[in-house]
Amino acid sequence: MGLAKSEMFTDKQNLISSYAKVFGHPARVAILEHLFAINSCICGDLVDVIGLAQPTISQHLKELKNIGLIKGNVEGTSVCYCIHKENWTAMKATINKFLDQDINCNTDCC
Amino acid sequence: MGLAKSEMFTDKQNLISSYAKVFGHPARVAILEHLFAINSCICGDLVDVIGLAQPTISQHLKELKNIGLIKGNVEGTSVCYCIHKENWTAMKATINKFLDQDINCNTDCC
DNA sequence: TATATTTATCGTAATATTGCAATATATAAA
DNA sequence: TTTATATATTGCAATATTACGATAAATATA
Repeated sequence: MGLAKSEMFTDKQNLISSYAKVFGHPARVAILEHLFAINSCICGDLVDVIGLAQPTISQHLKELKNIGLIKGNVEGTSVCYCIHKENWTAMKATINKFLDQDINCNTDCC
Repeated sequence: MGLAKSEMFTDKQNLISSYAKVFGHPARVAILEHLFAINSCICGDLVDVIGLAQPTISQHLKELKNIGLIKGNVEGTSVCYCIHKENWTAMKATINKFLDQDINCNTDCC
């Protein structure tokens, strides 16, 4: 079917997988890394930096914005994007809780 | 096209997105959580726990095994799965480095 | 107003993912 | 060897994702 039966899973599980899905494409990873690297807003040059067509970049930015990890301000004819820090922190807490499950797991059975 | 142009991105970016892709489905999140929760190997009951058909679970387990996050030992007619702890730790280091980029980012421009 | 610039949206083609029925495989037990 | 049990694989249908050309929308400038 290709449809994840989200109602079968907990809200937390769906949230984790939603964040992960956004990180599940190297272009979005690259976009986020660039936003962090320049340590400021970015206006326009993402198309040159990433190397994908402008509509494709716009689509990836939309997904990042939809899940709340970036925000964009219109500045003249261009749009200025940057990391949404509060939401990034909240996302980190959710993901880290999932990743840190191993610290309570002591058995080594296989 | 639907094809991620992996050669356009760094190995690190591709690795991060590969891990994230695996976490990008709630069923695999649920499987991993269950493996951690029971704190031991699991033989067979995943189909009952997750609520998807046996071939579907088998497919998700395969993806988790392919990326190295779980390992499976044949025990009689069943297979015993558990977390691959060394690889889980390595994965955590990679993902955390990506997630912790915000600690070096002080600007708040938007 | 007309033009240039930048970003978003639409439409569509190519590919990937998901889910499961049917079936194959492998091992244990009778 | 036959049967039962557990898992893997195959094949396929439904859906999702990705990419981009064409175009629209929005704003700045001449």
